[in-house]
Parts: sequence; structure tokens; C-alpha cells
Amino acid sequence: MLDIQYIRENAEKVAEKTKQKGMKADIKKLLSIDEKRRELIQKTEKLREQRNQLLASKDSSTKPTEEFIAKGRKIRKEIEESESSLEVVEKEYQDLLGEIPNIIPDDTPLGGEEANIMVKQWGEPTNKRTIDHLEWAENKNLVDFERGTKVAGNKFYFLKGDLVSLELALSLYVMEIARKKGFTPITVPHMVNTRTMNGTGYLPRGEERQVYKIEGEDLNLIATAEIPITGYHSDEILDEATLPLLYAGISPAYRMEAGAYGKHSRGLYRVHQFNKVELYVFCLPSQSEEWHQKLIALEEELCQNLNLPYQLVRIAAGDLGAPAYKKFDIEYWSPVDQSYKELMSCSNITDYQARRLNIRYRNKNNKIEYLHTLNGTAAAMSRMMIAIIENHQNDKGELVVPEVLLQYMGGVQTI
RNA sequence: GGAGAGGUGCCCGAGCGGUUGAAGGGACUUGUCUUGAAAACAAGCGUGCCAGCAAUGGUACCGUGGGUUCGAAUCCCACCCUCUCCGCCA
Repeated sequence: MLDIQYIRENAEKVAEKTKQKGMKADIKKLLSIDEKRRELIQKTEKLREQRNQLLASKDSSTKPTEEFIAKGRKIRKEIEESESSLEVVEKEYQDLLGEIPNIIPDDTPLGGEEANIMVKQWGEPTNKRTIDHLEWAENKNLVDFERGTKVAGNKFYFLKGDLVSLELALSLYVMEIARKKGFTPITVPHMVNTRTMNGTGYLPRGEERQVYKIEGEDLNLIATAEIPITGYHSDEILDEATLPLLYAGISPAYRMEAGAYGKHSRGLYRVHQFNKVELYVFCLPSQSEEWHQKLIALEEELCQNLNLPYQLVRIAAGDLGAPAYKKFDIEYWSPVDQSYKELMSCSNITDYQARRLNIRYRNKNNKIEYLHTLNGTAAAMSRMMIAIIENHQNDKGELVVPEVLLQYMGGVQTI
């Protein structure tokens, strides 16, 4: 959510940025509703003032006169009418305001996915083709999609044997690194209510639905730990001295991925459920850019320590989600596809989610302001394992466990 | 899931139809005192929205949403949550 004041004063800019994101939002309509809303607020409050004055004019120890009651009734009726028109306008106002995406900085590359800009590359992308992760894992009986389908449905899977150990090792390793950097490890509810889901910019309803909903309950399966972590501090006023707050959340991620079949979806690349460690930052607005850089540096460090060739990509306007102000992806080198593929992402959300979920802080001058939030992938296990399987095969087609993970592998060195 | 108790400001806690944005205490801020601190004393101390350059004014908020009433923190209904006990259970 954007500040309405900001939209009023920068209507054209907001409209332009929205368009650049490839999204639709009727700023003109919003502003006219906004005006209507304010008129109605004033009207309603004037009437309430009248009522309050009437009540204050009366001595409480005496019984009200007929005339007094009649007057009160009349005002009440007027208030009720005014309030009900306001309610309608208010709803429309909230809906329209909620649809406006976050703005983006002027240096954002324009265009869709094809306009993303490669910022840097690291490592040696090998052109020696290795065995595709799905083939590799199925041959070794380490993944079972067929039975996943039988039990749950298409794009569900069982992971088995040493691949489970590898995933656990990855989780432990990544959590350990994050902890050393000052992030508080946190586990989260895997379901959240609709308010929390909406507040983070995910839509439990409608055509763009991307998350699973529990039937008959106000509960939705999380698509990332980012969602419950954002809600963790909702409606709170934090002390400036406690910022930044850093969390490393570990949870499964459930995604509908409707209509995503076909394109880049082989094997574990795009599935309905995977485990993930997410980095999350609540910080001062003045520090969010700096924290964005730090998060990216941490993600790079993880890739480097796992010896995965990667490139860092600045995401173009049309490829950004509504909440994002600025976003980078890290793409690992896929020897199988001979191309870079998405592995991690890292976004500065500025105050967009903070406004929606009412997360503020009190600054040194005792003023209350919205804070900024950022999130970044530490490790999305399924994709991370693809990257490792593809990049660390020896001549015998065995997976050589990255050195940093060995301490968590219980003696297993190759798979 | 069943029975009972309860949800009031940063915290504790009073109020149970009008004079209550809400007593009292604690915490916090500022000042006096003190070499400094503590103590004591004095003052201040919620959030949102609307109008205004501002000072300020208005309005709303006592778990949430409805209702009754001239008037609701106070009465009624529904829901949510917390606590205690019972049941079930990793």
C-alpha cells in the first residue's frame, strides 16, 4: 500500500510506475473516490459533533425531555445515513488503494523479463554437460514423483535416502551462516489468515491466486516464510533502538503454480512444495538500500561457498511483483541447459508491506513512522539441490558433496 | 471438543448507561533538589482519521463485528482470543 498523501501529490509518477510494472490501477478513480470519501468524513463528523454537543448541553441528573429525545433521534438518523454512504465509499477506496503497486526507482530497467540486466557473474560456467537432476536422482532412487502424484497429485514428490541428508545438511549449513551474521533463526506457522496473506501482497482469492486455501477456515498455506515473518510484527510500534530486526525463517513453501507447466518445470525445478530458508529484515527506511546490498552479498557468499557458478541479475520493471521496489535474482549456471536459471531472489519492499500490516517504529524524536522490510532467499532446497547435482558430478556420475556441507552429512562424501 | 473465568492505554488495574480518552499505581520524558546517582517533589506522557502553513480544532477507538438507546467501555447477540479444569493427542 502506498501513502494516499503521496499518491495525491505524485499522481502522474505513480501512474507511470504502475504502467512500467505492467499493472493496471485507476489512479484517477482513486483520487476522485478519495475526495468523495473526505467529503463524507467531514459531513459525518460534523453530524457527530452536533450530537455530542447536544448531549453535552444536558444535565445528566435530569431525565431527557421529549424534545431532547426527538432532536437526538433526528441527528442519529442523519448520522446513520451519512455513515452508510461513507462505508460504501470507504470500501471502494480501500480496494482501489490496495491495488496500487509499490513504486520503483528511476534506474529500474524497463520492459519485461527480457529487460533484466546482468550485473555480475561468478565462477566458471562449464560447457561439459552433466546428467539432468531428475534422471540422476530417479536412477539412484532418490526422488519419486510417480508416487508423489499417486499420493497428492502432479508435481508432488518424495525425496529419499542421501538426498534427504543433503537437504538437511543444506538447511543446517545455511541457518548456521545466517545465525553467524546476526539473523535470529525462526520457525513459523505454515498457515496464515487472509489478512496476513493479503498484507504481504499474496492473493488468496481471485484469478491470480497463487496460494492454497484451507477449506472452511480462514487459513492459507504459506508460499514462503516471508509471509508469517512479515505478520510477526504487524500492528506493532517498535523502538528504533531495536532495529534492524533480522530473521532467518525456515519453512516449507506451498505454491499452486497454476498454468506454469511446461516452461522450466522439469523435475524439482517447479513443484508445489519445497523447503526453504528465508532471510528477512525489518529496518529504518534510511537503511533499506544498505541492507539490500548486504542480503545480496550474503546470498552470493552462500553460492560461492557451495561453489555454484552464478550471475546476479537486476529485475526489470515488468518482471516485478506489486510489493517490490527493487529486486535482484541470483541465477545458477545449469550445465544441463547451458544457461543460467533462477535460484534465489532478494527484494527491497520499502514500506509497502509495513503499511498494509501496520508495522511502525518510534524514532528518536518520538515520531512514529512505517519501517522498511526486505526479504531474500537463503536457500530454496529443491532448486539448490538441482544446482548442486548439476554442478558437482564427477566422471562416474556421482555427486561430490560440497565441502562446507560435509560436517552435516554423517560421513557421506559422494552420492 | 466440553465446562468455568476473563479480554480496558507501554505494563498492572479501576470503572459496569451520561460529567470517561478513560481513576489510581508502575514505567518513561522533562524540571527542582544532589558532586553524581537514588529518593522526594512538580509537570508531561496513546493511536488513527479529517480540516489547517501552523498553533490548534473536530472525530473515532476500552478483543472484533452487529444491535438496543437521545446517549454505550458499561446493556443484548454473534464471533475471536487468553487462562483454569476435563477429554483427545505427537
